[in-house]
Amino acid sequence: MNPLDTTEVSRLLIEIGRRLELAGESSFKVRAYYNAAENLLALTTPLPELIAGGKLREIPGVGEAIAEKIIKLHKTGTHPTLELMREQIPAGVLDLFAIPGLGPKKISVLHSSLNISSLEQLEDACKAGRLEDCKGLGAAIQKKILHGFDLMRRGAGQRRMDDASDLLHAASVNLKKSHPHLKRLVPAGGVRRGCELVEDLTLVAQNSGNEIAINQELRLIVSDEAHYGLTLLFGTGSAAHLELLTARAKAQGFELNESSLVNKSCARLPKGDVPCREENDIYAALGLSFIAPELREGKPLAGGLNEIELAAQDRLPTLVTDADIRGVLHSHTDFSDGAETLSAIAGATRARGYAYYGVADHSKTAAYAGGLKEEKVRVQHKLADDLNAEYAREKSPFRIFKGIESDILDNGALDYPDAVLDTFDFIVASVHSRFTLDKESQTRRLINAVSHPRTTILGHMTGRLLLRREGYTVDIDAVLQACAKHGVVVEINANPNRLDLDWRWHQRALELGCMLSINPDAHSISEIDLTRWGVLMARKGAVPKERVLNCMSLEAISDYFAQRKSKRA
DNA sequence: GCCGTTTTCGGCCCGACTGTTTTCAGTCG
Repeated sequence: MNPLDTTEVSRLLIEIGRRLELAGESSFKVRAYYNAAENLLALTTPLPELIAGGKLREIPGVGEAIAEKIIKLHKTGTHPTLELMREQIPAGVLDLFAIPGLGPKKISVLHSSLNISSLEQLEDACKAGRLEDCKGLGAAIQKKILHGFDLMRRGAGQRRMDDASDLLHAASVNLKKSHPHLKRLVPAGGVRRGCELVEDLTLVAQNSGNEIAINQELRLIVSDEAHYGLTLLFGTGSAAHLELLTARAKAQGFELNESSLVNKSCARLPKGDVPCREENDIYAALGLSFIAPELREGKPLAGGLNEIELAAQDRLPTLVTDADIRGVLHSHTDFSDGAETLSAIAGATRARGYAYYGVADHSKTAAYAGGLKEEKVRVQHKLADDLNAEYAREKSPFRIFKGIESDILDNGALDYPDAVLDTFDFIVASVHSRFTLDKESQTRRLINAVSHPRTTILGHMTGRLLLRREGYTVDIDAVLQACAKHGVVVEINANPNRLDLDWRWHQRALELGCMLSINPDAHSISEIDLTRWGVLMARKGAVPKERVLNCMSLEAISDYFAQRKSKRA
């Protein structure tokens, strides 16, 4: 067998952790496995190299016992301890962790008392009311579990964009090997449109041929050279966009469908088949400027006009691109729950060509995430000053900004006294607790937070976790209005679990006058690159770079932070 | 199980919410 890579080993460490939990092991022991698994994922050196060099123990959280397990897991794909645990409890029991509200204790009860070993059996038991009389469970939990199944069903067939994108990428690599004659093989469908949740997995390629279904979910549409643009256009969608486009074609004297664009009566072009080698051939024939895939949703954008109407007037916004992003704001270090030192992650940010790194570790109330007490804030600031001095000596145009992700307390207050808040260059205010406040209280709380003269950015406004948790109930429009009024920047959290604020609200934010900031919320070096998902969202929301805070140059953003600070007084 | 030391054991993430409990346990962020 092939040796396992870090991701696979990490997954097995998590399985061991889960099984230890079910066995009632100490939570500290369990967490040791989860910690090690997470730190393994953050590695940049390949596992075989670390093992060969005897460097496993240098990974934080990896001691003697876990190092031994990593080696065996890597080499053999399993471990005697794991195999022993697998004999005790069937794999289906682990699936129960996916239901919100179910943890190790309740799952143990479900397994031992009700003999439940799979999601299917759990649902049957709930429907039959068998949890009601079970000690430690009850009718309310039974209802909650059924609601959990409901949530899972609603998300069924949907994937987060990063997963869908990875899948298509992997499929492309395989296809290129098995079908070397395929040309111009690209992702289409929801992935190309930058949808935060993707239902269709579609690839488009050029060759003589037709649609190939790779498996039940994955579709490859193959086109000849003359129709590639058309195939890509229809493979990308959305249905609403194509409908509008077809209607426009008809109105202009064309007939448009997925196999041809025919000029029936338009005087601008020769009659008959219109060549469609590129997507733009179709847009151009219909008198439209090119419409970026992210905008193809057939919904009103700026000024109530949809993308087709805007394209017809050549008024499509210029969308922000990855290259426009000049720096990283909102990222964590090992001062709180990040994996890297400030020096390492700032260095990695600099190496990627960015001009600044805004550190924003958790504030003191977020104890579970190692939030910074005042003393640690001072230590971090000294370190940032020293690093900045170093950059200056190297004549490097790179700078660390001193920020904090301040918890928004119950009443909307920030998490430090003003004197401490004043020592930061910028402040990201975020909610991490009390998700279940009623709409009015939650809205008031957020408005209070953005009314604070020291708040710079409002972090992940709704707290949603895609496919896992709805955002909390809050009057988004009212909060955006408050952000506009107080000059608070609205975060587009780029973590693919969040992508919060949702792109459907971006136009409203722009209309009210808000700036947006595309923030990776990185907890490790590799997570700096999550930024691209946020860029994709901003593009989908038709946000231009002029309205993105971290598209500002180092000089401009330094001035911006300084000005915000001076206005407080 | 890891870590750090004031080194070989004791601490490690704490507080709120929910439901089941009748004074607290499990789950979550």
